[in-house]
Parts: sequence; structure tokens; C-alpha cells
Amino acid sequence: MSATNNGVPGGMSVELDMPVTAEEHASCPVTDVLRRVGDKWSVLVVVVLGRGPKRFSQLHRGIEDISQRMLTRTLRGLQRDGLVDRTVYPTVPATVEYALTDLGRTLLGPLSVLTAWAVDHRPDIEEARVRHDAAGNPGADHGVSRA
Amino acid sequence: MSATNNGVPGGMSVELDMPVTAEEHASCPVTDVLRRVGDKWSVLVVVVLGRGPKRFSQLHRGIEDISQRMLTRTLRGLQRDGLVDRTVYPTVPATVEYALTDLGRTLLGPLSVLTAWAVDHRPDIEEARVRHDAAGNPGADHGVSRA
DNA sequence: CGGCATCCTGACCGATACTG
DNA sequence: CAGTATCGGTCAGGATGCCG
Repeated sequence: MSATNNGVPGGMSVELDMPVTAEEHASCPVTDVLRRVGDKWSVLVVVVLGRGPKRFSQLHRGIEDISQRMLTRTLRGLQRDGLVDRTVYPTVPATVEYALTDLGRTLLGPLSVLTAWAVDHRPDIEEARVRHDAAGNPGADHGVSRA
Repeated sequence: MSATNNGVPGGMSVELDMPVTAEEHASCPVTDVLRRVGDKWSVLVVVVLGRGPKRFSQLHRGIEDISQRMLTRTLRGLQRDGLVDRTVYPTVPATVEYALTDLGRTLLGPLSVLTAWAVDHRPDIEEARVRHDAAGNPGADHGVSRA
């Protein structure tokens, strides 16, 4: 982002109205990436694999809250996107090892930035959330269910 | 990253087995944050608001693919988490302005890193995806539908 | 050990319609 | 203009059970 832009409130909006336009509407790929990484487990798996190759069981143990189904699914998706590499050893009970690819490794940087932000500002978010909830607001549920 | 770790495959895993353990299991807040930011519109709204305060209509116009419902919902969520600020002007037809809070603004940095990565590696991902798909793999659908 | 198949629930998201 | 309410579709994701 080289958006060396303004900061002016609601007054004159120059080209600030256009449909997010070309460059910054980099949101197309961004949304795409977020939908891959934004799921419940992908990030976790990538981070864990960032510490070195692991076997299926190791990953399953290392995350623990994940089910085989989700682990397999996440791994498949990551593999499909060229982020992880799968190696099968024709041993007796079958041994499979997963590892980050070069591409997958490049994700670790941006991810660490985001995780750092998350860790750093989680309390603020939670505080704001509690305050908002404590106010006259109808609660956290904003309208999906509620009979 | 600072993870100057090993690279050894399935051999000796020192403390690499623990449930992601304390520090790096920053995944608790991370997951939390990702579920807020990982949805379809939050990032987009934050980025657009990063260019300055906007009114509801402006946002609606600026993103265009979003419905009022989703825009409202996204804004509510962001507001609840203290990322955006809502200001109502008691004019005749009612005027509301949304703006990023300080907290919200701190997100712009990490977000830009991630978006940069996304833009930079999208082609790689897509290529890997196509290749994976072109191989003997059963296709993109990894098992949800498919009668 | 590693993985796939099936069923089911709930969250997310979109289109439409109606209110202040 | 700004927002809520309702309906319906789609999909992530959890539980279980079986196969190599």
C-alpha cells in the first residue's frame, strides 16, 4: 500500500468514491486468499508446519482440537494451492509426511505480522466487545437466529 | 522469520509435538481475529475506510458487490470490536458516518502485508491449483457436494 | 497409521421487502 | 438515506464408521 493519501473526514472526496478501483481493489486476490487462509484451521496448520515437516499423527496431536476430517481437508486444500507438500513413504503401516513448500514458507512472514497484531490487540478488541455488549445493544447476536 | 529451526524429517522431534504450546499457540487470539477478518467483507470495508470516513451510501457504492444487509452486518461487527466508529448526524433524512478507530487503523499495516502477499503470490497459487487439478486428482471439489 | 465416505448442524451470505 | 426483518441457498465443519 503506497496510499499516501489524505485523512480528511467527510468533506471533499476526490477519487475516493470509485468502486475501490483497480489497484487497491487488489481485493479480488485478497478475498481469494482470505477465504483459503481465513478458515478455521489453515493458518494453524501452516504455522505448525512452519516448525518443520510433520506426519499426520503429529499434526493431529499438535493441534488436537481438529478432527481427522478437517485436518485432511485442510491439508488437501493447502496442498492444492501449492502451500504444502505431501510425501508418502511405502512403509508397512504407511507413513505420510507433510511439509511447507517454498511458497508456503513465504506465507509465514505475513502471517506472523497478523498473528502479532492479533496477540497484541486481542485485549482491546475484547474490551470493546464487552463494552459494546454492556451498552444498550441487543447482544452479540446480530440477527441470524433468534426466534 | 526467526524460526531458525531444523529441517529434519521424521526422525527426532524435540518439543515439536506439544499442542502448539504456549507462545506460538497464539492461535487462540489468531483464530479469533481471523474469524472476524476472514469473512467475506470485513477486510474490504476496513481498507476502504482506511482512506477516510465514509457514509453508508458511499460504502455501499464503494464496494458495490455488497448488499445492505452484509454491509450493515459487517459494520456492526467491526463496530462491536472497536475497529470502526459510528457517528449519527440528526439531519432530515438521517446521516451516518463511519470511520476507523485508532485500533482499526493499526490493522491497516498487517493487512497491507497480507494483501501484498496475496497479490504477489496469487499467480503461483493459481498455477499450483491448476496443476494439481490437471493431475489425476478428483478435481477441485474435495468432498462436500458431489452426488 | 493414514485416509476416505456419509450424514447432519449451524454459520455465513444474498435478494427482497418494509420502516423511520 | 439508513436500517431492520424474513426467507432461502450454500458451505464450513463436526461425528461416525469403514478401508488400505
